[in-house]
Amino acid sequence: MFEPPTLKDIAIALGLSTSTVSRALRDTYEISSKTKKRVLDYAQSINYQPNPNALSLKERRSKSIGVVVSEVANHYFSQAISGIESIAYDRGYHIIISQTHESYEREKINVQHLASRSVDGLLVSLSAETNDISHLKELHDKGMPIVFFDRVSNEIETHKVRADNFQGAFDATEHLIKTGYKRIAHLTSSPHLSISIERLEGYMAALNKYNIPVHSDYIKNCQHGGMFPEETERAVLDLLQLQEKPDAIFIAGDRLSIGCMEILKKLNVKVPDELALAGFSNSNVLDLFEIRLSSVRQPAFEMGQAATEMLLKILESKYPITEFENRTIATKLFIRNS
Amino acid sequence: MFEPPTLKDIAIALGLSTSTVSRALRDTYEISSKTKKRVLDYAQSINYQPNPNALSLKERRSKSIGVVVSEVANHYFSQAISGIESIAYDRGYHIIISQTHESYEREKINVQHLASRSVDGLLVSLSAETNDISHLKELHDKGMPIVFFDRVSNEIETHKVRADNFQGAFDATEHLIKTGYKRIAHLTSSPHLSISIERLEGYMAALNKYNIPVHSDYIKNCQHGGMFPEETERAVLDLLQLQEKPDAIFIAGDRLSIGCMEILKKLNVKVPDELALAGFSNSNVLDLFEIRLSSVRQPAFEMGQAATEMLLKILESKYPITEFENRTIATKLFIRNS
DNA sequence: TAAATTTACGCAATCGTTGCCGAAACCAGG
DNA sequence: CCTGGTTTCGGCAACGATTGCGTAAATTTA
Repeated sequence: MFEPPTLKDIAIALGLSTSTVSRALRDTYEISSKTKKRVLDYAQSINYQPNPNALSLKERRSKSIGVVVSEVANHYFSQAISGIESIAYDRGYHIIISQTHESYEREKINVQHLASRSVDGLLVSLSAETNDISHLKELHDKGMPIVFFDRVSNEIETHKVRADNFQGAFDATEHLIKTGYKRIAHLTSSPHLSISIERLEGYMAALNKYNIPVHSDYIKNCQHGGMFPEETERAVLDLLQLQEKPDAIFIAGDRLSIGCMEILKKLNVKVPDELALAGFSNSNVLDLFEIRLSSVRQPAFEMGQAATEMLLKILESKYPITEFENRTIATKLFIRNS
Repeated sequence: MFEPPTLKDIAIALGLSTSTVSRALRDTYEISSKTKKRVLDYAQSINYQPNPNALSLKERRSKSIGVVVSEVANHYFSQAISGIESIAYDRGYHIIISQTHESYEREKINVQHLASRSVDGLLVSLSAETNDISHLKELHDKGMPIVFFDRVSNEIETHKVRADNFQGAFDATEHLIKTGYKRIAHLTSSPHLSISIERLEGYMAALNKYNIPVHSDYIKNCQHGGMFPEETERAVLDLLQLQEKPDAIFIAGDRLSIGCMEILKKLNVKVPDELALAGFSNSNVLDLFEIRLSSVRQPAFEMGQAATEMLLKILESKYPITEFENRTIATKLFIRNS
């Protein structure tokens, strides 16, 4: 088995006590420089690394943070995780990732699991199914630091990082309007998610600005955010079968955008002639697509970084935090209409 | 701060000793059923969870496994990680992910970091730059269990999981030949990677079968596996500027395939009329691409699962393993030529 | 040279858990 | 009532690292 060297090994080898070795390594003033050097040299030579479990036990913290996302294999989240990792790594933390697959039950279990793993804090983006966040509230009340990113909740007072969903949605919708479309539908995720609400507002604001009435039949929710293709298909078909068929769709999510394009391709619907599209997506291959999708891109990497910095600020603060930041990061519209 | 209940808390509350409580929870025979019930009920009521750090310290294992991949934001790896997670989670392990970004230095540092984090074992897919694996060998000799997946090394005797790269490459190349292409180039990653070697062999075997000579100018390596767009661009431009220009390229990697398509689009090269393509890719949106890429898809999820099962087999074996498995999983060719 | 002070290090407790040993408390048989 | 054997539980030590406290030895001071 793999048995890394311990303080005791060094102590025995050098004929010292573990306390002396510990203090030498931590550069305490009451150890002679000769002894320090001896210890340091030897520790280096055998590549001594303190046992993290022993440290965690003693310090009552694990130097690890739990990350809760819906799916790793999603462009937005894998980019956000990269951002999270970049900061965490530099600060000596490691991250434990768990996926909810948009399920409320999985989210509850994962959060519980992470807490029992004694992570020092959580970075959470809620699942599409999650409406009740008492599982998080309870943990937060017990003192577990939590920072929300992307899909946030207002029921817990803490740091939050979100994209400028309102503006992004507004920009995309306005772009469709300016290009000449009038009957603009909206395909979105679960209606209680913060991102859905904010994007819906942006969509409506754009319509209002140009005096286009909001048509409730034009707004389609997918409870699982497009996790299941049938869900998206149903919604798109519904839109296509409306009396007054929409001439464009603003899509509020990455998976939904992809799913929608797949269905339109299957149905052989001409984009943008029959139906124009604009949607949120963090895919980096949109330029290669046959269908030209104007996209709103979220600063995923930066959001991950920001959320991690905020969490570390809580974790390493000596006093309880009372002022919480609510950061909004700008999105960017990429126009790809042919 | 967040302070979960401990054995001592239960012991005090119930007027017992911590040892008794511990044994009651672990259902030892020498505790009376009355006491057991009392303890269990109380533990349940306060949602007692054993402290994982204390357990790790005692048991000398952390119930965590380290994963080394080049990039999370890569279809193949994010799918593989999903597979890894699905098994690890069920068996009570959590995973710590680190990215090499195809850098040898990063790989060394990350492996070191994971070892010092006292993971119980490692799942490794080598970086494109890695030629010397002494950092892994050293660790492995000290007793750290390692399982390779995807990009394996023969210098360490352990379990290995790989896709059937030879057959996949053969199939893709043969498909190009059968479609009528004769001057088939090969764009691949770093030449010392196992996947590059095996795919090159498959490519050459297909050419041989149809008596097409292997043209060394047609084989282009990208040392960083397409991490940098310029690298791929250089290679593709070189191919296009050959006297006897190839009429098709077999591409041995996901990022390379994407990168190649981006360049061809930029150069306005018509696919497949001017140049046909076939390549390895695990993207799930290839059907939406303008360029029809016949693709070899690797069973990423299954490979992640298999590798994790093998690692757990080592971790939970009571005796040292002497027989190692070398599993090869079939790839699948998706034909997309128009 | 004796006393005071500084230097340099060791002892032991701590974090939460479990293994091992010992010790009560109980019962049955003689 | 005594002996021997269970049953049931508590105490101690250990995992590896840190740290307050204590104390020899070395040094300085008077």
